[in-house]
Amino acid sequence: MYSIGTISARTGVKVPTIRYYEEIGLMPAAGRSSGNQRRYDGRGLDRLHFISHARGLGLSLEAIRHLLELSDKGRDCADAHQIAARHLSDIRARIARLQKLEAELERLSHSCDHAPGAPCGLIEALGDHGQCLGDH
Amino acid sequence: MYSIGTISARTGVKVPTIRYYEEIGLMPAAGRSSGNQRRYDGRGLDRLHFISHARGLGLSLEAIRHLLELSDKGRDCADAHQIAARHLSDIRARIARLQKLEAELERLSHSCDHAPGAPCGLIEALGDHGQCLGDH
DNA sequence: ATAGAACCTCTAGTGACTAGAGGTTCAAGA
DNA sequence: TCTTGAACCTCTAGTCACTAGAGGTTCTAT
Repeated sequence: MYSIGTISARTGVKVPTIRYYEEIGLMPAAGRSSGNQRRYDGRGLDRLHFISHARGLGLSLEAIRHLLELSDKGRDCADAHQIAARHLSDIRARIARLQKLEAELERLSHSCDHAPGAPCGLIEALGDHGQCLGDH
Repeated sequence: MYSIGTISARTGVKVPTIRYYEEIGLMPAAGRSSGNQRRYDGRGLDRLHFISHARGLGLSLEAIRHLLELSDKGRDCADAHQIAARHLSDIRARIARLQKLEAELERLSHSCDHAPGAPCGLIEALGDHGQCLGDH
C-alpha cells in the first residue's frame, strides 16, 4: 500500500492534483488508513500512470474519463481510437493555426524600422487588422 | 458615439467580454448616456480593435496591457518588440511540442491491431509510458 | 516520547471568458 | 405620445485544470 505522497513521487502528479482527480471522480475514492489517510494499491498507481500519461499527451480530463471507462469495460476499442483520432486532428489544427500566427507575428515585427521618435510600426500594425494576411 | 453593441459588432468582441475588459482595466471606463448605458468614441473603438487583433494573435491580456501602456506613452518601441519576440518564441515552442505529441499519438494508434476480444493496444500503450519515445 | 514531515479538509484564486437572473433604457413604428 | 421589444444594466456563479494557503491531525524515525 502506498501513501498519496508515494504515488505522487512515482507518477510526477502533484498531491493536490491527485486529490482533485478523486474529487471529480477520475480516480476512485481511495481506501483509508486508521488515521484517515489515503492508501493506494497497484491498481490505483496504474490508473494514475494512465491519467498522467494521457494528460502529457494533451488529452482533456473528459477524454481521459471516457478512455478509462472503455478500459474498465475491457473491449471494443473502436471508441478509443475515435477519441485518439479526434485528438490528433485537434492537435493538427492547433499546429496549423500556430504556424499562421508565427508567420503573421514575424511579419508584423518587420513592419517597424525602429526610427527614433517615430511611432512603433509594430504597435501600429497591431491596431490595424487591415494590414494582415490571415484570418485570426 | 457608439453603443457597446455597435462596437461589439464592429470588432467581433462579444458584449460581456467588452465589459470584462473594462472591469480589469484593459478598456478605460466608458462614458455613459443619461440612462447609464456605455457610449464609445473612435478612440474606444480603436483600442478594442487593437485588443481584439492582439488576442487573435494569441497574446495574453497581460502582454496586451503592457503593449497598450507602451502605445499610450508613445515612443521607444524596443519593449514592444521584446514582447512580440517572447511571444514568437513561445509559439514556436508550442508548435514543437504539439508536433512531438502528434508523432507520439499517431504511433500509439498504430500499436493496436484491433483484434476482437484482445485488449486494445492503444489503451495499453496509454497506461505504459515505457513504450514512449518522447518526454511528455 | 517527541519532533517534524506528511497528511487531512476547506476555501479561494488563476485566465479569459460565458451564462443566467432580474431589472432598466433606448429607438422605431403606430 | 405611446408602446413594444431589442438592447442595455449589474450581479452572481460556472467553466477547465489546477494551485495556494489556513488551520489542524497523523505517521514515522529517532
